[in-house]
Amino acid sequence: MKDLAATVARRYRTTQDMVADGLRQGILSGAFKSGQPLRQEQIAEDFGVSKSPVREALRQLAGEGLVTFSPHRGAVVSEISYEEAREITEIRISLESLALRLAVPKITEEDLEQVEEVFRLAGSEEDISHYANLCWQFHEILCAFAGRPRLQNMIESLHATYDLYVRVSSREVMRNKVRSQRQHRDILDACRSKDANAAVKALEHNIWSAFDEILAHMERFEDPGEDGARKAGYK
Amino acid sequence: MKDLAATVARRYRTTQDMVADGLRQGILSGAFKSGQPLRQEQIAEDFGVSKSPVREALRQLAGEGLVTFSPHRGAVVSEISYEEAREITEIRISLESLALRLAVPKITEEDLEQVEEVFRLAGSEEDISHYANLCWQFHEILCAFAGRPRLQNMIESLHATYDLYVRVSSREVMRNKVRSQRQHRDILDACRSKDANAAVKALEHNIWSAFDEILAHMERFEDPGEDGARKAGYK
DNA sequence: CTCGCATAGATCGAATACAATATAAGTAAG
DNA sequence: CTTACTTATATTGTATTCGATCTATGCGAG
Repeated sequence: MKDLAATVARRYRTTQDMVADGLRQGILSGAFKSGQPLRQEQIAEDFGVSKSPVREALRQLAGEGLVTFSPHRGAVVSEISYEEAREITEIRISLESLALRLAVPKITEEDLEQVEEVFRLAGSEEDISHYANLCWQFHEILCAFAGRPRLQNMIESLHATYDLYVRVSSREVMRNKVRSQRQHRDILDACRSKDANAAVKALEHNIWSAFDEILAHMERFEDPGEDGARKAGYK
Repeated sequence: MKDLAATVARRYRTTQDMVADGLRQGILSGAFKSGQPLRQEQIAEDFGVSKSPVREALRQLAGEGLVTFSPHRGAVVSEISYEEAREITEIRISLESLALRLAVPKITEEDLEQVEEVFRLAGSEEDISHYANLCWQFHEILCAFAGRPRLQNMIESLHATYDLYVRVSSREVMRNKVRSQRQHRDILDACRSKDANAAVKALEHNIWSAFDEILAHMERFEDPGEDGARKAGYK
């Protein structure tokens, strides 16, 4: 009996890591909605642990930008406004461009084949969330070839925060699948011909397109120019 | 009597914020050296608090990259290897360039005057750490004009981590003060003439120079090519 | 003499208990 | 009827206690 509990615990080196991973998954999967308060006691009970590791897990997620702390009011799933989504897009482009520039000279044909495989899988994937995952893997793998762990972390962290939005516009993602795939094709081709400038240009196009899709989705529900800005923004 | 204690506490909204700020200052000022273990109980005693807020403060600093956690081994002040310093430099350039590009079109003459003031102060500053501070303020203020809070945070966080290194090479910083100031002059001039490309180019030069100074300092103590890499790097 | 193992001390991590703060409901005055 | 204040409750934040893991010292076998 105790062994079973120990086994589950053993899969993570500490309890807080387990809780952090669980919460991260919950947030990114949409089980917790944006702006939703995360009650420490409730979470502790759900995971069958005490509040201490929960609090520290939340702190960790706060560092990743997924949740936001307010003194004596606890943590809520981060909400991002239009301005923040744009800002994250700008930063992502900047960092992924850097990664791609560093990666292109190093990249080998085997490396590219690995990305091509993901590209092919994405091409024949019809499920929305699976496709989004493969899209992200495409970027992730490419960035990894840069061999810059800290940069990689930052990009992944930004992507995770960004995903809080992407999820709501998954329909748009599928609608624009053809365009998205063509852009990825452009990136791959540029990488293969070792043309870093072209690759970065294609990447910028790709990421901005994704943002435009989200924007289109948002505008369907609220006008960012008017009270939507107040609504989408916080404070 | 109780009011006094309350007043001290009141300056911070929560205890962990106070501890986090205190530790951050301690780390950046060099009171805690790189690689030094941060004993929770000792810190708690020093601050006159319990371990709980200390642990959460450390978690927060971990999110900022200033300390590193290892399961059941606690937190140590982050060490950065040559590779990481270079990586941070690359990322800083990328992000500060983005900020500068966004700032240039918005920047007003009054804004520039504000930076000029810092520039002048730096010119007549002889104290090493004060000069380093003013240098950083120069960059910080310029980036702020971009009006991108998240970007600003990331840049500040990177700078803080970077400072763990810059400190050791402050002599080099002073030695190259003339060059540094000239580069800052270039940046300012480019901003004034609204030439974003030139400003970014000057900025890149400036940040890479700073890295070269550190590199020169490091090479005086260890050869990064040989066992120094093993020594400086980890894992 | 070296290597491996066992045991003890120190330190971290988690659970529990307690105090401080914010939110909301309810009441009384204007 | 509205508004301001009081009070009750829920929730966070901090302290304390307990248990688990790591590190170092010492002992014995090879």
